Amino acid sequence: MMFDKERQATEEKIRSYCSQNDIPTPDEIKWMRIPFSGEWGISTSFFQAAAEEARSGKKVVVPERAQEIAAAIAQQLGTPEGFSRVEAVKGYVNLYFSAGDYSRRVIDDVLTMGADYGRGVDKAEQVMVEYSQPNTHKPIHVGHLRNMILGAAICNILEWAGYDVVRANYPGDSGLHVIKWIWNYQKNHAGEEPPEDKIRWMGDIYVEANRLLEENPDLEAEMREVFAQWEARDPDFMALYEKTHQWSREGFDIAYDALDIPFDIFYWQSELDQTGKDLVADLIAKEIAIDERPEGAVVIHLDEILGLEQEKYRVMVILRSDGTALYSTWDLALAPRKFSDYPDLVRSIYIVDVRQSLHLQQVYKTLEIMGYPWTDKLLHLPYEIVNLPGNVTMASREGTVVLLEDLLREAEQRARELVQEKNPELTEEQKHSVAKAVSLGAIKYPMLARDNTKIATFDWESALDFNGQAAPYIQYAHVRANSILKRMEGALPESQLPQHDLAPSEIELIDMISRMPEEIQHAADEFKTLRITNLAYNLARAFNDFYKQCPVLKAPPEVRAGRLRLVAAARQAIANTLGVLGILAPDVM
RNA sequence: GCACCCGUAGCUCAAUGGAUAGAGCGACUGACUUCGAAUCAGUAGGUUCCGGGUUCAAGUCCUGGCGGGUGCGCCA
Repeated sequence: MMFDKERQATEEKIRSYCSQNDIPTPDEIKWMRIPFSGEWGISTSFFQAAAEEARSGKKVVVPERAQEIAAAIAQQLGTPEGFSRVEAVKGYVNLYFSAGDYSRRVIDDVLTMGADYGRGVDKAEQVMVEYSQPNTHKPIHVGHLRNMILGAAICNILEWAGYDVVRANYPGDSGLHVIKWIWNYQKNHAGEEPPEDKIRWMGDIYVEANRLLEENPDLEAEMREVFAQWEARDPDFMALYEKTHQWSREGFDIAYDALDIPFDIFYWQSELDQTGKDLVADLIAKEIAIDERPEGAVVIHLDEILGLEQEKYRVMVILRSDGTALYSTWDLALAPRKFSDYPDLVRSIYIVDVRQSLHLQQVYKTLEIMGYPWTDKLLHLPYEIVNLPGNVTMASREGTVVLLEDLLREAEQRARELVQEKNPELTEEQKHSVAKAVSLGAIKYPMLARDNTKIATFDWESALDFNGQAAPYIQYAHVRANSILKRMEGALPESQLPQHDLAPSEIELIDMISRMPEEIQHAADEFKTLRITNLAYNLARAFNDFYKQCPVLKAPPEVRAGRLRLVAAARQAIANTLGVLGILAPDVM
């Protein structure tokens, strides 16, 4: 936070006044921003001190006493260096920054740091974030969007906050869904090559496989036999597996490329098959797991091992009765792998659907029982699912999905029509890139602008609605700021103290700009993208208000210079904030 | 049965335990010879699901209900 020095000096004065006057002082003086003012500053309250006095037997009415203390302290503080005035209101002491100094400091800071404004100091700590666990042989659909977009944004936030971030992908390229797909392909589509619309075609084969199995349960045994081909690494099977695997990877690339989602490392589930089985053998040897084969599976009775009376972790199956691996086998193997690849991780974050909470708790607990030293660094960051209207869950098995490419195409087309309508004189090239930036932003923003614990509903109407609290609104503010700077003749004026009384809308805008660094840190601490989407929107709104209220280019020269710098700072802050969210800030639209 | 999540304006959602609970959408009324109207200003809309408790202070924490969702031995 800015004004650290001044704040600390003030804290010292408060402490010494309190101890001299026998007023209880808290361990930590809590500062907040002053609400409801056209000015800005910080405040702290004295309710705790007053309450403590009341508890110790003094006859005081807490709110009144708090105000009394606040008034005395305000009196004592006078007007400290860096502040314009001090007041005591309703138990709070409010310290108002001197507007000129403050605004100059904020604006200079932004313009000096440029594209790095908002970044925290290097924490020299490494964290891994695992996100986007796409399954091969299934289509990527809108239900997967939240995970990808959330994961990428969390990574950005952590990176901006000063962490060294490892972005990990964990694709599911083994398991029953793969077997089902290949079984159906061999049986009903042998030799077929994918058409142009590869993703949809692969999805259809998967849906068909599930339908056939449902219609005729006798086929189950036949399908399971394909599992044996996988277990035996049968050459013909493996060749087909490789080929179809490649088709899926091409689909992933298209999606990641379109959404601009980056990764540092891919942990393929199939590569964990053997280590997973070895680990299971080890668990059996250590008598943590019970081998109930061939009648049953290999299981761990977690509650029993932990001596819990009430059921909590329940029973985890770690190997099927036929000896094949399942998700818990691979997940158990993956966690140690991450720490052997990156021994310095201070945190290993899993961005995974809330419905897998129990499963992940079981995995973490099992690893803890095994005695790994890093299990306290494992963190499941759950998020709620994206449903279709009527609370219908998207399931690729049933084909109740909106394919990602359909959404991207529709959104871009709609954005394209809007650009054409709003700004027909742009070049084709520009229209194309604007439509892309706007449509992607419109898709990403709502995914990040709601709490992870809240279920999202996908419907076409709101997905294609670019009005209101949405990315295009923020992008438009950036365009307006850019437009002013484009018309500015000559270079940006030098830093100066404001030569005029700042208007309320200027103050509000500077305030919003100044919040970016602390919001990044908070967002990183809480893993909340919502903080950044709120900031981005509030920044844009403050800018739009300023834009309306305050002429820049036509303002008198001394005012104009300061406002031009403010516009430049606002443009930078908006662009950086959108950047953290993975949303582009176009210059025109 | 056990566990987790949600409940705030007509709808979708905000609000580090702090001062007056805020936005968007929808509805209604206004503003483009003015730096770009994908904008702005205004009006209407609230027992923060209900009951207890903790606290100087509760939408926020604890507890008991109610309503909705999810998970719970071989899908991932």
